[in-house]
Amino acid sequence: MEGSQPKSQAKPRAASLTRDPERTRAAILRAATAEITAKGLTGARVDAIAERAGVNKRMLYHYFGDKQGLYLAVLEHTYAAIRAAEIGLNLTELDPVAGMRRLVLFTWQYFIEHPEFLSLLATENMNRASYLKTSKQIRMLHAPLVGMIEVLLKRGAAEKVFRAGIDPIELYISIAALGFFYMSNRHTLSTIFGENLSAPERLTRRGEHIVEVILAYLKPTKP
Amino acid sequence: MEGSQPKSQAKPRAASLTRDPERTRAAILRAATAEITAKGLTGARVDAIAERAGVNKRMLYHYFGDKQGLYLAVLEHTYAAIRAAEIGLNLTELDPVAGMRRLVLFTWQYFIEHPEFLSLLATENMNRASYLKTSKQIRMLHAPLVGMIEVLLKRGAAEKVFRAGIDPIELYISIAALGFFYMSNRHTLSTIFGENLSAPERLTRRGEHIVEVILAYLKPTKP
DNA sequence: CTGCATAGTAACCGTATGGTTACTTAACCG
DNA sequence: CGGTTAAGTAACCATACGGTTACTATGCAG
Repeated sequence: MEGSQPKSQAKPRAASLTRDPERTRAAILRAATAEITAKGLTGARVDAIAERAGVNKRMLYHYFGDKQGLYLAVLEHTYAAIRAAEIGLNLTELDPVAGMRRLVLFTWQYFIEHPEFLSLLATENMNRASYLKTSKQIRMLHAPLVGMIEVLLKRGAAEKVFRAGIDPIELYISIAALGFFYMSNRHTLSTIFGENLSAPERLTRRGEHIVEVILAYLKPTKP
Repeated sequence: MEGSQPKSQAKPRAASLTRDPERTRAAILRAATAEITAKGLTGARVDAIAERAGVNKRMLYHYFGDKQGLYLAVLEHTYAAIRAAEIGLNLTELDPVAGMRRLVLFTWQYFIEHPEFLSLLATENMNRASYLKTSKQIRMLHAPLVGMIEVLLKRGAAEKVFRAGIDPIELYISIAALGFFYMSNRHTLSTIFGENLSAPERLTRRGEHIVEVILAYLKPTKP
C-alpha cells in the first residue's frame, strides 16, 4: 500500500510561509494562553492549540517539551506582563491619597483588560500553585510592589491622611480581591443577582466603589 | 495466581453490603464533589469518582445520566448547603453594626470551612456559568440574603451608624470578595509573598481585617 | 557551495477516558 | 410467593488524547 506511489511529493510547499522560529514560538504561546485560560489546563487540548496557532503539533513539543512546559511558559509570560505594566506606575512621586487611588484603579483596569490573567490564576490555584512554586524569581518580582505600598503608607501616616499600622500585604490582597472576585466571578454573580455585571457603566461604578472602600479603610479615625 | 481458582464465582458477595440506593447516591455525590473540586470538571475522572465512592462506575450513569449531570447535581447540592446555612443567621434581630459584623464573619468562616464551594465557583466561572444558568431557582434563593442586607442598611442609616445610599449587591460582592479571593488564591499569594497565609492565626487576622474594611466603608462621614 | 543543525510535516501509537452492553441479584408488592 | 423492577457487576468499546517516529526542507557558518 504505502509503497505504491512514488514518494515524489511534488513539494506541496505551504504557500508563502518560510520558517521563522520567533513567530512560530509566539504563535504557539498566544494560542496556548487562549486555550488554557478558556478551558483550564486539563481542559485545553494540545491539538486545539496547534490548530489555533496554525502550526504542526510537533512544534509544541519542539519548543516547549510537553504540555506542562507549555503551561509553565504561559504562566511566566502572563506574570511578566503585569509586572511590566506595574513598573510604569511611579506611585511614590504622587501624594499618598492620589498614589493609592492610582494603584487601585490601575489594578482594577488591569483585571478588566486581562481576563486571561484571572483565569490563569484560578487554574493555578486549583493546582495548589504547584507550577508557580517551581519559579524561583516570582517572589522577588513582587517585592518592588510591596515596597511601593509601604512607602505610600508610611508617607500617608506621616501626613496624617492614612492611619498608622496598616499591613501592606493585607492591604494589597484586599485591593486585588475587590476587583478580582468581581471580574472572575462575574458570570455566576450576574446569574444569581439577575444583573449584567459586565456592562461598561457597571464596571466604572465598581471601580469607584473599590476606591471608596479602600480609602475609607485607610482614613484615620478622628482623634 | 488469581487464575488458579475455578471460575465458579461462589458468590464473592461484597461482604455485608446490601443494596441501598440512598447511600450509594450520596456516596457518589460526595466522591464527585471531592474529585471535581480538586481537579475541575475536565480534570475529574469518572473512574476515580467511582473508585472513591466504592461503587461500580455504571452506577454513576444509573443515577446521574452522564458526567455533566453529575456535575450539575454537585453544583446544586453545594449551593443548597450555603443557602441552608444562611437561614440560621437572623441578622435582622441584631443592631445594624452587630448584624453586619456577624454577616461578614459568617461569610468568612463559611469560606474557610468549605473550600469545595470556592473551587466549584471557580470551575463554574471558567465555564461562564453555563450550568448555573440552567437552574431557574438560583436567583430566587439569593433574594432573601439581599433582602436581609437591605434591612440592615436601612436601619443603620436611620440610626446614623451607616451612611445612606449604599448598594446592597455591591456591598455583598465586596464582603464575599475580601474572603473569597484570599482563600481561593491563598496558594499563589503564599508563594509570591513568601508567607503561609493558611496559618490559623493568619486566618483569624484576615477575618478581623475584613470586618474593619467593611465597617469603615459603611461608617458615616463626619457631618 | 555545501554540510549540518534546526525548523517543519505527516502519519502513527499506546493508553486513558467517557460511556455502553449484557447480564445477575436483591427487594418490594400484589 | 413469585415475578417485575430497580440495584448492581464485569467486561467491553470507540475515540480522544498526549506524545513520538521517521522523515523532509531550509538557512546559515565555514
